[in-house]
Amino acid sequence: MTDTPWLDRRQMAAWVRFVAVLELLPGVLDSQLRRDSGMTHFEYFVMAVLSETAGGTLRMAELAAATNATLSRLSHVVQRLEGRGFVERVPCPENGRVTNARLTVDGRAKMRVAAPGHVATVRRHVVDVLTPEQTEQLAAISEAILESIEPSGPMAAGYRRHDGPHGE
Amino acid sequence: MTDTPWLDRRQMAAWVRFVAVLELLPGVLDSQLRRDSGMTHFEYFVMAVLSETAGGTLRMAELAAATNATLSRLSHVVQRLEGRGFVERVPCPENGRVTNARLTVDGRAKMRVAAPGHVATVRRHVVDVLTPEQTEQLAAISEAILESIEPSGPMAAGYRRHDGPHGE
DNA sequence: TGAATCAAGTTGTCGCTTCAACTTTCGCGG
DNA sequence: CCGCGAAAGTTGAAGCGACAACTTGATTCA
Repeated sequence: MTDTPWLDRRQMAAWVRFVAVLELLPGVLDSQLRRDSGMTHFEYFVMAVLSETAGGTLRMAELAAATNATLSRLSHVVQRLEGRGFVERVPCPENGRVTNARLTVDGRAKMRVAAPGHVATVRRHVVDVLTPEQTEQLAAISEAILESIEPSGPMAAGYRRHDGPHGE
Repeated sequence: MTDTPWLDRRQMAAWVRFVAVLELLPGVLDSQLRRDSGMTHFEYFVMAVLSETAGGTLRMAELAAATNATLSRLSHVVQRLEGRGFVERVPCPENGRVTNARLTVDGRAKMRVAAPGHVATVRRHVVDVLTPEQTEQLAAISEAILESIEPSGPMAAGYRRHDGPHGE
């Protein structure tokens, strides 16, 4: 740690290109969704996660873990989504300190309309420009990076290998 | 485009993991630099690009292209960096509408202090968790993604094949 | 030469994220 | 049971980036 070797030429080249992706890709996703559906990619992702759960409901903490967000960020976002009628917040009756976020009918409809354009964007800029092998490689690379991040990340792990603390 | 196929299971898995990286990694980079050096990753990157040019000087538009930023964003950032004494803005005498950004002595010193910790972070979370082959793969994947983005991106390409900074 | 056009930057505003502080609720040991 | 600490959320302030409007200087061309 006290003496970290510099990056060699190949490592540096890869890193610089990767940083460019980190910088540009989120903006591309946001632009498309904002333009076509009036929402950010993060908002879309939050609603997408909800839409895949039974009942379209998830506790805030679990939703935060699933979307890689802090509870604070999620709280603000859900507040905005609630204002637009796409999500509603329901205090859990059994446990006084948990809040359930639930996708509304309007929210589900919104997702049906927004999804095709978003998927097309993901295809155009990522999936379709990679070979099947590269897609596998990207998954493995992402996994390796996440493994080094998440234990100390904004959310302690424990979600990824979901043994289902919340029932299916 | 009117009928885009959904992502299959493997594509979806890869995308979800990659989105997590997109969401978490920038925060990790920012946190370390903010904590140890009081600057953001983007500020660091701007100064790093400057430090690698002869004279530590670059026109705003070129600096924007090299850092994948809009001119607007760069303008704000350089303004802040100037306020802290790390960069100075020098109007170009030959061309009245260009502004040159130059790294100051303080800025260079700042980079010398900040670099090791940043490199260590990049290693810990990216370079050192990948095999050499994966590093090459990441470079190729990034390149493919960028190629699909940059032509229509915030900055038209044309920088990457740099014929020399002050070429005209 | 002079109007139109484009390029290079800057600036102000707004929205989103972060950070820190705070509230409320649950669980646990004494 | 009582008190204390951790868990779950919420909130307000501050900072950064996106966007649009604007200024100013260079080009073009009729």
